[in-house]
Amino acid sequence: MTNSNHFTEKLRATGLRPTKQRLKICKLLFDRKETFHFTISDLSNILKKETDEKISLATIYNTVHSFKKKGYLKEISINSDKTYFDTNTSNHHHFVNETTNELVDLHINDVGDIKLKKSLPGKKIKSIEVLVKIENDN
Amino acid sequence: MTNSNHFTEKLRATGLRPTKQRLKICKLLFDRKETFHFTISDLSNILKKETDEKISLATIYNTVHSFKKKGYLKEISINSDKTYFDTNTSNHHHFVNETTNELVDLHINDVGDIKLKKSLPGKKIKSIEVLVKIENDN
DNA sequence: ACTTAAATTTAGAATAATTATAAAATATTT
DNA sequence: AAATATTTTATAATTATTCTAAATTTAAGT
Repeated sequence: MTNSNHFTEKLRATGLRPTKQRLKICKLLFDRKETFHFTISDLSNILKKETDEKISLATIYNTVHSFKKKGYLKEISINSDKTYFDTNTSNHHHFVNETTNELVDLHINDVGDIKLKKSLPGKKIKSIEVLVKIENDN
Repeated sequence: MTNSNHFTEKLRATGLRPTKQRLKICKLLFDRKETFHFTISDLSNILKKETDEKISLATIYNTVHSFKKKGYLKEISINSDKTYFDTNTSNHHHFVNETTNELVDLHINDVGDIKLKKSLPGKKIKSIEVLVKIENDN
C-alpha cells in the first residue's frame, strides 16, 4: 500500500482529507507514466467501470476542482464544448487533433523560443501557450 | 444604403438570404475598424439595446453559427466557461487578460517564427496558435 | 474507544448555456 | 401572385455544471 500512502500524504500536505473517493481518483489520475487528458465525463465513465462503490457525480466535480485548486491538475481550453483537465501541470503546449479531438502534449523544449514583438503596457505575462491544430493526412 | 447592399451581397454570395436579422447582425459585427470579440450573451445584450424589433435568441445562435460556418467568424476557446467569437478570421494570436477576461489580438507578424522540434507522423498541421496570458501589474 | 466538531459525500434540485422542434413569417422562384 | 424553400420564433428539451441540505465520514480531544 505504498502508493496509497503516497497519495494520502500528498492530500494531507495540501490540506485535503484523504477520503476513499479522493484516493481512488488520485490513483486513477496520477498512477500513470503518461500525461492524462480527460473530461469530467471521461473520468466519470472510467470510475463507473472500475469501481464497485459508486462515486457520485457531485463528488467527481468537487474532487477535480479541488485538485485543480491545489495545483494537481490544469484546466485546458481547446474547444468550447468540452472542458479538459490535464495531469501535466508544468508549462507546456499541445497538439489537438481536430478530427478526433485528441490531445497530445508538446514539451516546452520542443518549441523554439517564442519572440513577442508586441507587449501591452501595464500587463505582466503569466504564460505563453501554443496550440498546434492538426488533422489526419489524407 | 451602400453598406446594407454590401452585406446583402456578402450574404447572397455565400448562399445566405439577406434577412433583416442577419443584416442587422452583420452591421453590428462587421461595420467596425477593430476586431470584435464577443460572446452570444454580449451580442444578445447589444441587440437588445440597439434594436427596436427584437431578434430572438434562437436566431442569434443560428446566425452566429451560420456566420461561423461560412467563415465570417472564428470561434476561440480561451476559458471553458465562455465561448467567444472573433470577427478577425485571419490567422492570428491572442492576449487574454486573466484578471478581466479581456481579449486582445496579437498579429501574426508580432510573433516570431515558431519552430516545432516535434511532429506527429501522419498528421498535417492546420494552424499554430499562441495564447499569451497576462494580468495587470501590481 | 467515545464524543464532538469540521469536512466531505451524496442525491436531487436549481441554473445556465445551447440545441431541437414545429408553427408562423419571410424570401425566392416560377 | 402562387408555390416552394428558407428563416425566424417561442418554447420545450437537453446538457453541463453548481447549489443545497441532509447523511456520512474523518480528525481531534478526551
